[in-house]
Amino acid sequence: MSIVTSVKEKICIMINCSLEKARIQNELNFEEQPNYMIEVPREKAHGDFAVNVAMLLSKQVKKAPRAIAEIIVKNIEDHEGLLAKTEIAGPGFINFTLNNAWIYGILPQVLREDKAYGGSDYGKQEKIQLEFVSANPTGLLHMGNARGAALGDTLGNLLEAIGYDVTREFYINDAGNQIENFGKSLEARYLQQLGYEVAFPEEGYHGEDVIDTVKTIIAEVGEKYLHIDSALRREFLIQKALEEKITAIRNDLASFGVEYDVWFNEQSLHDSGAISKTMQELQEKGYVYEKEGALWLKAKLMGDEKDEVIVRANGLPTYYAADIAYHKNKFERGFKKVINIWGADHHGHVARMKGAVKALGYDPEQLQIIIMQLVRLLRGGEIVRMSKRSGQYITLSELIDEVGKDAARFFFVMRSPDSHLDFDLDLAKAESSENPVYYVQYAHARINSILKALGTGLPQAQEVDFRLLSEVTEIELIRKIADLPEEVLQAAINLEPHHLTRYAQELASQFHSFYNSCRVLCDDERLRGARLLLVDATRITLRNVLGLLGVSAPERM
RNA sequence: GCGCCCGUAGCUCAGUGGAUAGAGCGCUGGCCUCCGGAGCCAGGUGCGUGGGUUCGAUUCCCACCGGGCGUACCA
Repeated sequence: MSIVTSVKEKICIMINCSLEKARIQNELNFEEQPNYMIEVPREKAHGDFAVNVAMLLSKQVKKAPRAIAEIIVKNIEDHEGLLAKTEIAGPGFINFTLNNAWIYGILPQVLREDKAYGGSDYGKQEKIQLEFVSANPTGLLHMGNARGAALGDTLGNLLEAIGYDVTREFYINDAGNQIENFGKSLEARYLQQLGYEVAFPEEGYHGEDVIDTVKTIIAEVGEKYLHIDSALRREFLIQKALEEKITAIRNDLASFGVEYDVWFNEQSLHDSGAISKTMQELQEKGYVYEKEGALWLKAKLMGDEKDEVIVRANGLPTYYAADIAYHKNKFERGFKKVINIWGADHHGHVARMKGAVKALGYDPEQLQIIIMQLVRLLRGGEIVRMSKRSGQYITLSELIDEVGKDAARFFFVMRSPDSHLDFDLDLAKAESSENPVYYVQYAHARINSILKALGTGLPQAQEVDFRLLSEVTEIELIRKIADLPEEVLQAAINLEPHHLTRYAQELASQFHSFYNSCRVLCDDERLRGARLLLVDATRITLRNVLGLLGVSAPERM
């Protein structure tokens, strides 16, 4: 357990005891203890921890909050000598100021846990499946996919850090209408490249990359597929093109630091009969009816706005049907939690997916879907126009070439998924202080530089008197370091990785302040030892945060 | 029309049922004969509008205004 959490628990016990005592002595009359909060106040003047229990009791007890607070404070028994000061303030807060002693236990813990610092065993190795990106294999990865990749991978790191067994998964939509369409586009380009004038399909994939793909294929097989049945020709072209596209996607993601445990083919659900089996199950449960030649799922029963087609009049299952079978497959593999990250353009799919999960007999709460808003690219203050249909878009690999993996990942995670993301290419590229990722990395490089300048090794924690660290910037840096486990836990369970980038910036900032006000390599040997270990603990904390973000922690820049 | 997301400082965005709402960028002025100045310190009339719930609302609820995205036998 983190030290901050254990201190909060101690305060909680003291308050609970005090409340019980007051009740027995008939000083406070209440039926049930309110669900109060122990929080770290924004204002330093309000102490280390603040409690709002008196305000919450006011109604039950029929006393003014401040009067209640006084009774609680009077009855507090501080056996451990934890408290330096207790104050009643504002509308009825009880503010606790602690003796600094507890803070000094933090650094040895960080140094001891090292790479594990920040993590916990909250998840008890429960299996979580995390599906993200799952881009159509008919093109390259665009900015939306890139945001999903950074978010998903960071979230995976966070969940692993708090003790979950995470499976990262990419669902390849290698079946259905769009693949048909892809085939038509490939065929048209193939024939065009070989000198035939054929019309390009209206709804086809216009991107340059399709032409490149076809050129590669021609280089290999030439005109072999010119005089052949169109269906066979398309089948061949699709297979070759998918291989190439999927490899490209996989490589791009790898160079973005994202590795998957499972690449799951939609086609396999068709081939294995999983889709028809799932449709049959839904039918047997009475959730399916026929209308106008198609099969419909009674999604309205499950809370969706309207019913949905699962098998078309032409007999082919819809994407929705395949996705239902896929999710059934996920739960059958034993995942207790299933998380999907989708772009905002898929949000209409959320209710019906949850509905389908419910229809299959699973708890829809087990499926969590993160909807992320769209990305806008800015260059020179102007919006960069993109359109997938026309093939005019910036790909992930181009982005990595332009701004680098570190900046790209940091920027994508910096904003809440709910928020539209304006990605400023110029800022992400800037190798200067205005770029937040450099600011954080600089702190890490600076620390390594100090440790290198030292020449000798670091002292042992048990040889050092941490109480010598009494400057304001030292105490605040230690407090910030101490916050990591709670930050990681909250970011992970709330599925909000963006808290991590903020924390990284705050930690770096706190370090820089400390650095400017305290000389680490000072003449006083004992003080130097304590400061060196503070700096080393900062290094560990920074490195671990950057690691969770998938951003490198350079030793020099 | 209906549904989801968003509206907070000049800009990009955090945040919270509570005590004086924050960060980065930009702008202005200061700071090492010393461990990396890619740094530090200082400078702020801002929660879209109107109701409601509450001891207390920027936060929760309702209506409205503005922006984005959905609303296919596409995915």
